Amino acid sequence: MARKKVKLAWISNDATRRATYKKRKHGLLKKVRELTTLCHVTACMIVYGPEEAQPEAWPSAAEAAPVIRRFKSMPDMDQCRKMVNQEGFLRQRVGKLQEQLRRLMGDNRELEASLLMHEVLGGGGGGLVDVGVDDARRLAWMAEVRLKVVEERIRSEAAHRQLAVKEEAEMASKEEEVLRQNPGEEVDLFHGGEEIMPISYAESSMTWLQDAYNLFPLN
Amino acid sequence: MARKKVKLAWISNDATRRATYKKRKHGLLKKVRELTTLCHVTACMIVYGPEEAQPEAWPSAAEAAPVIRRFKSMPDMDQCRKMVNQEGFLRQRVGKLQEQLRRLMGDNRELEASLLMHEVLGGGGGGLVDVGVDDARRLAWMAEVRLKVVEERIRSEAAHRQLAVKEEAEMASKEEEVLRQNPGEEVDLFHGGEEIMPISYAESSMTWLQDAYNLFPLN
DNA sequence: TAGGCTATACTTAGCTA
DNA sequence: GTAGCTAAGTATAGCCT
Repeated sequence: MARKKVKLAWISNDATRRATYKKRKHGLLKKVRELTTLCHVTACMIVYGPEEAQPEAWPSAAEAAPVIRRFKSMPDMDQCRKMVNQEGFLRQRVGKLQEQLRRLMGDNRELEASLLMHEVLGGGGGGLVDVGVDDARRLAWMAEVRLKVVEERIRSEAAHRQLAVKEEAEMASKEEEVLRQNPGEEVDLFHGGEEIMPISYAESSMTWLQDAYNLFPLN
Repeated sequence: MARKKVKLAWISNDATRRATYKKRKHGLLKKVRELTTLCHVTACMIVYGPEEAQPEAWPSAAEAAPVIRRFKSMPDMDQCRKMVNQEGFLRQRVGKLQEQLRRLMGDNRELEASLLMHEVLGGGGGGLVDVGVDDARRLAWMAEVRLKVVEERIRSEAAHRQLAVKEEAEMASKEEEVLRQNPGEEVDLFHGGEEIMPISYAESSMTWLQDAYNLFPLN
């Protein structure tokens, strides 16, 4: 809202985006506070920052908690029924997340493969010097930078895993090799069958293990 | 903020206060939406209106629910004292998965961007050398298309989650069907990374933790 | 009570240091 | 990355219908 009308879309520039995030977050907090003050209403806001795993809450995490609790205790809220047993709920959530994770990993792999192919097929890149249009040159440069970032992240990610579990990392790298040789092929090593459990039982910790088995059957 | 500088205090006049509330609430929602769009962050807002017993949530109650759940599942919140028991354990697991998920989503985004650039710049007739105004225009177009695809995917992912809350069992079975039909989507080369969970369990049995550990390996 | 209007107050994008 | 700065966009208080 200044100097230029910004179009409502993802800000690709990293620094700009972070700056904007910070500024607007601040402005938002101020507005929320003003609203609560002016109208004596109870309000809170939760934001999951782009980088942090921790959510930020306003006016403060401590102040937000009661609001959230109140909100969650709405009889109308869909989760109320399930929240009778938090355990079952959480377990379901685990399943969902795992599934999502698997899918995203698949996506990542595909994208990586495509990217790799493009890189290989595109080859040299010597033509860059001759590009006459500034925009194009900038784009090419950006592409390279981004690539570096992603590759680096993937590398460090792999290293991390290697430290964490040696055998697993070994398998992963093997698979990566295989994939590199057969980029079209996809391999599934994981059989995480998920099964939704009935949530009707009362809050009992007796059944959790059984439920666990249902959710994550051992192969 | 107009015609007169309003002092930050409870607005005693009833009509004025309600008008202000309505206007500012609207503005706030807009701002939240902008923030989420511009910076790709997950956010929600909860306001207990002056009159209504029902809270209002943004972007919508349905969309806010997952955010709230996620927030509530923070180990750091008041429920963190339960970290020792199985619930806390599951919560931790959820947190881990969420973190991974977020990172993967970021990777996906970056990969998409890289891929886009490679496709556009490399895909044309003669490679980079021929990049011109038309290519720039093409890039813009492709960028939009890609964006739509990605956004759509994210949206469907979100809708997915919402639905999952409402009809967990139903959705799950459908998903499994889908997955069964497209087994290629389900790829996991990396399931790995172990992490030690807190061993300070006091009251519960010695074995459940072990079992849990076996059943729900943290990554 | 709800909308629409407009002068003003406020927010913030792009820069600079 | 932080911290101002300023111009240019936005939000909105008080009115009016």
